[in-house]
Amino acid sequence: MSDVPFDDLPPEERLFRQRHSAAHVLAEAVLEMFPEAKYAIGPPVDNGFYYDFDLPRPLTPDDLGVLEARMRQSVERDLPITGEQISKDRAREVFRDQPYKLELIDGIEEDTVGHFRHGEFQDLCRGGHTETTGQLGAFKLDRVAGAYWRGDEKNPMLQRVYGLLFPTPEDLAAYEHQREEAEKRDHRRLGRELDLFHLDPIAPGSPFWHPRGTVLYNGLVEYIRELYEEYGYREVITPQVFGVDLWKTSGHYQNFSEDMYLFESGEEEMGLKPMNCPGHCHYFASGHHSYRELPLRLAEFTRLHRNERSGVLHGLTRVRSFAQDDAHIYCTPEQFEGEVVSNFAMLDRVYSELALGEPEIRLGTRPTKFAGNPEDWEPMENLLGETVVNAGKEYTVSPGEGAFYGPKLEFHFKDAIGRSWQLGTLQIDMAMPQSFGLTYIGEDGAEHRPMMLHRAVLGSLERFLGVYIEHTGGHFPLWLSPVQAVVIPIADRHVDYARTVQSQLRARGLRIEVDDGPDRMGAKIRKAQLQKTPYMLVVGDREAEADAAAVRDRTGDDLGAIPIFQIGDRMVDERDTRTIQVRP
RNA sequence: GCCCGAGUGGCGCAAUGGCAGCGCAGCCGAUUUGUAAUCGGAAGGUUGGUGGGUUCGAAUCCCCUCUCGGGCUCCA
Repeated sequence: MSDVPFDDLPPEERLFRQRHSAAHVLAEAVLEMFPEAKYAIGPPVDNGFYYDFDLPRPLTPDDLGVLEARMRQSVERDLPITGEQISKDRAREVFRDQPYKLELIDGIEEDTVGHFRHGEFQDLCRGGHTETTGQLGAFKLDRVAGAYWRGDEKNPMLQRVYGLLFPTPEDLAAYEHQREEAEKRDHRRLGRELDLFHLDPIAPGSPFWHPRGTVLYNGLVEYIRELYEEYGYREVITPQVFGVDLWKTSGHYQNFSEDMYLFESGEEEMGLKPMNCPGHCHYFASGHHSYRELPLRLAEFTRLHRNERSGVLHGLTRVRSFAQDDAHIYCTPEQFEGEVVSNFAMLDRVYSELALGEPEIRLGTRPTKFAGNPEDWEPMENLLGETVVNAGKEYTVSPGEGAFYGPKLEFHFKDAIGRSWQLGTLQIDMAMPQSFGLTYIGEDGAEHRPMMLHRAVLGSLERFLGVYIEHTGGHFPLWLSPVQAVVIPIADRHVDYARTVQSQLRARGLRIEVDDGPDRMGAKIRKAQLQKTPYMLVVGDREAEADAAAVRDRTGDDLGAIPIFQIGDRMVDERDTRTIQVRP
């Protein structure tokens, strides 16, 4: 369709077209295999393409091989791909046996629709294709999954066939290799290998944090606590179990009771708290507040429980039992914008200090079901957007994705295999101050309604650690490393000295272990390497003589023999400057 | 919750209707070692379920159920 020859197009455009055309060729193969198949939509994606089908039976891995072979035949024939605009009536005739296509045609505003074909195959399509089926590049059918028609769970579930497609076989192989490497950083795998946590069918979605993982967990909490000191937050602990009236007041009961752990206690309906905001609002409402106390920044790390639907659970990144670095800010209208800006800066700072890279920032706007007055939402949405832009960052708008009580910013980061997870969030509350009847006494002696912000920096500690473990590949910065150094005695006669080294360094507040097992030194080094321990302190006769240790770091560098007090100095310095993590 | 797939010692795997096996880890013993795996030995599972069925016989086939994996949907 384009006047520019395919080979002269920019590479991204070529790849986009190859992926799009491959989806057509896949649909062609599926229709050959199942003449009664109904086909839905088939767009290009990041690593290839997919196509959704309604088929008489589930596809098997063997089917994928057969389909792929048929696709290659179509490539071999090098058929021209042609397209034209046709009338909707004509399209309805062409696709008379294809209910999904007919539904798509009904949804198109224009008078005509795109119609593309190659060989016997035809599709409803707005275009963007290679010139022929011979130009597809290197592809491979990847997997089959379920997907609802039009992404709505009330609709039938279709079978989605995913394919990988890259310009050359080398690019495809490189992608597959990179994906295998990424799987080695999967937090579920590293959680086991590094003895950080495990998940058990006895408590689905509720991690058991092992001693080493708990060091990581607590390390992050302490880090955030230090920031709270600096930013003027006050930490509180509120109940785990509340009467449901609390959530009826906040509106959560009406919106989320399906996903709450609720139970009868005597005559009363009670529940495990799924979030902290209602508790904080209740606390605020329980006393009188002067404008002099504001902004009041309430923080809480206690445990939350949400009965997430079984199919959504995923390692640490989607759990039922978790804690957040959660906080709510109550302030005067005059203070409000300053609080938004300051919190945005705090989030930005933490991500930078943890070397997480730039998040994808999304602005969630007013949803279909919402609290408050519609006209109040827009200025608040604008405030959030301006805050991002003024900080020199970018955001995308997610229409209707705000919380029911207000618009929000979401900070998304990718895991090892490229799935995106929301960590931090900054939310404006248009509802709870009113629903809880919150007031403070202003300078004028009259009662006023405070404004309210919700925010979490790491988000859920569990999810954060899931993403962070993958981001670091388990090579944690020294300040978070569960074991900061392991002392390796060369022979049994050096164990006593190794313990001396351990206690000297422990006295500096460092986490030090001694490997006094029966292994040879080489095996102990290997073990420590596999555990990604930052430092290995080898001690033998020479070191014992010199009050020193031979230092090896986890990159394998031999730093030579260093006096113990110097090792302590260096490690304490590295810990306290929170040096950025070592790359895997 | 929905679709597809998978569950075998702590971990990674084998056994495809006919005696549940291997490697690593762990344990015991020997070895005392200079920067990524010392040698030997013994032990460990009624195969997710004190589920149901088919069969002379089930890890293997069927049903139920639970959990996990890949997606979809949802996410205060």
